[in-house]
Amino acid sequence: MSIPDSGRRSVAARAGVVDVARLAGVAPSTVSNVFNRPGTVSDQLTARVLDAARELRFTGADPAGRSLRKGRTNAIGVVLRERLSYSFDDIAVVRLLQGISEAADPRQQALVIVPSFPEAGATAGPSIQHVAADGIIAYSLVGDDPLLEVVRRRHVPTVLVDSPREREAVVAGAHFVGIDEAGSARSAVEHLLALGHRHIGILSTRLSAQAAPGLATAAVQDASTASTAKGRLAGVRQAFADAGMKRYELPVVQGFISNAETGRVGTHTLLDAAPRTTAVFAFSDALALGARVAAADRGLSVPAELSIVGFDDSADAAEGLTTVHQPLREKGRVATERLLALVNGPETLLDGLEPATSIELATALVVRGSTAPPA
Amino acid sequence: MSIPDSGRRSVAARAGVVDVARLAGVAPSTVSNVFNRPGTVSDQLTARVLDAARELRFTGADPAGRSLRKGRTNAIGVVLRERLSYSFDDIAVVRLLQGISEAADPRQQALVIVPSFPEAGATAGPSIQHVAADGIIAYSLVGDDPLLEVVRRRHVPTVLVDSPREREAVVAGAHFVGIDEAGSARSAVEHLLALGHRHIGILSTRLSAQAAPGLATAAVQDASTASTAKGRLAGVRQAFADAGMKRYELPVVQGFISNAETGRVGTHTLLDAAPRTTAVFAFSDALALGARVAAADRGLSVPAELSIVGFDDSADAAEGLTTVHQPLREKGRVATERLLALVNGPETLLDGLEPATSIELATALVVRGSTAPPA
DNA sequence: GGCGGATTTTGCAACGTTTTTAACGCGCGG
DNA sequence: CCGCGCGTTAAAAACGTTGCAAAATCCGCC
Repeated sequence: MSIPDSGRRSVAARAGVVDVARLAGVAPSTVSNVFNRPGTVSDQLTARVLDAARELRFTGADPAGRSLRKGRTNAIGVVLRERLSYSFDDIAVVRLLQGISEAADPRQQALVIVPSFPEAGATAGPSIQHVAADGIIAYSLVGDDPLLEVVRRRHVPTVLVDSPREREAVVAGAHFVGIDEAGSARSAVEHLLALGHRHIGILSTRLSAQAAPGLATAAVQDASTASTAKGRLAGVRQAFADAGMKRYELPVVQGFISNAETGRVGTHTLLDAAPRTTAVFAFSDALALGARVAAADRGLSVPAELSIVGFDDSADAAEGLTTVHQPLREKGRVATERLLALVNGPETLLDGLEPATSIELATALVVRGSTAPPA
Repeated sequence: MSIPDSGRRSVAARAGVVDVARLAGVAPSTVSNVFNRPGTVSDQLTARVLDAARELRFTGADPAGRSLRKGRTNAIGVVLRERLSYSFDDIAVVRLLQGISEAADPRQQALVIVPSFPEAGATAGPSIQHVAADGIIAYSLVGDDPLLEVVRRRHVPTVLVDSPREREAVVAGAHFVGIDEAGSARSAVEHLLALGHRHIGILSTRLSAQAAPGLATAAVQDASTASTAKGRLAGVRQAFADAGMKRYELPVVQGFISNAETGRVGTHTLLDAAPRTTAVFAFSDALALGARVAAADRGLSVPAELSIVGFDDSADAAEGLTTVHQPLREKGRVATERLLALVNGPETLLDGLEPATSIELATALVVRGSTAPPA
């Protein structure tokens, strides 16, 4: 004769279907029907239920109970690599989110953006594991990112964007959306080589989960686990190789946050380390913008004394910038559509037997005013 | 003797605590303890449970069941006024989100961004009502926005950002974070008046939920329900009144999406309607940027022939722009902190008895190069 | 008046978890 | 030798909802 449970918020407990049902003198399932299947319940009873609901200030089923019962959340999780406050600074991330919402909006799917702490490996897990979502879109997780393992563990339909394809198998049944990193980087470098540049520096994004920012030795470059940077570096080397410059030692600086400041600092590091550099290839427009600022710092005119190539073609940043256009927004849209198909489709197998699909979107080099033959 | 329920995903059902418990030969509660309260279970049993969990690929409690039981979601909902894909285009929204995540990240709170369709009133409800969140931050909802009513109905801790203070009472116990709209707008107009401008046009954001974009008659201006625009217009009129220009008929153009294109088009509308205009006061930097473009379209030099004042002081957009600085990021942070305090605090009363708090952040006019005395 | 069929309503069970309380085994002091 | 307390584990009771099948009701009609 005791009330066993009381560890929860007890003040003014919210009314539920059963409370409404009791007040209206009907069965709980009837209340449920009134709210979820208009038409199935007679008008008279509907009115009575609605009255009771109003009185108790009940306006719809509790999300927790509902999703427990239905096995559906109507939300898709988005996992980003850096902490959220940094991520929103990255125009590319914002464009992607825009694409994601373009597809999620009309289907009334909410977006759950999950915080992640690249620094605090172990702690990162919980939030992504406890978050309610029907599927997950993971953006640009490097191959050895512990987060990838956590995502994998959720055993939920997953689409990887800009992530290591080799590891697809690891994330059981995960699907992939991205671009031809190597190919697009190659075209950019070919452009620079064609102009006559022979000393090209790279302003890269993160190379691996544990790497430190700054100049990256050849060893670090080779150990790259970030498909984006890794693929692009491969493309760059390919271009050099094709041009007969097999043993060119590529100066690479990596920065973690894709913004102008990181690009500025990185460019200085780069130019200090490799003073003969005449062209910089940045792996994002934001970084390229920083390179422009660094050039100004040093009194170098662009493109006469320093050529700059960006990546992304993100509208506002890309003014006058030679860059590699990639469909960021579309990438988000496609990924989301794929994910929703996965979530809704009857063919959703959670045991990893489903063949992973891989979608590759087109890129294009856009030559504007920031590149010219070297002085 | 029948299996009544089978309407759910049945393929390869995921293992739960009970399955693990059965395999390990322990009680479900023990499994729960192993995962949630390290230390309470003996090492021997812990190992056995962990083995069983690994075998069944169980990696943690199902979020739905967990939040049903705990009454906690560890997610905070964010409701925006426009559809998501537009919202991400708005630098001010992104800044706000950045601030929100600054506060949410460290507490491992996920962000649930809820889609809303301003156009399709009724349809908007469901997603916000079904989304799992412990509290809600609503940004810049106009006073007559049906969404506000839906938010109210959730009976969940709520913080309103940049929303109609008069309606606070409506959202039971909702709290408020914003700026002194009237005061800051007044200071901007006083600046223009001091420079000698007498014909000032306004490039406003949305005035009410149903309003149509374009030139707003005095009646429409008066009927404004958007606290932001309404407050600022009041401030503008106040400035005119203080300058003894009591009966100045204010030309106002409203645009819904805060971006350069909207600003450009709006400025043309404004200048067509009021050709004597010598200064434009835009309610966002993005709009102001568009005004600049429009000026260029018409061959008007800024600031010599047209002065422009923006609002927000959003870094990249605001280069050389005279604008009203407001702490967007901090606004998000403060709102989130307030919300989390509300959610966690023991004083959380859901019946609206709690006194609503109202936090007002400081703004400042920043004079740069886009304003000058009229020609 | 009763009966088949169509329409409404209800009862039941289960979704997966966690918390509280009780039970159990065991060593130790009285 | 008994009882008490301590440290672990088990049992049971919710959390709030919805789908299904069965039951109840209604209707027209023979």
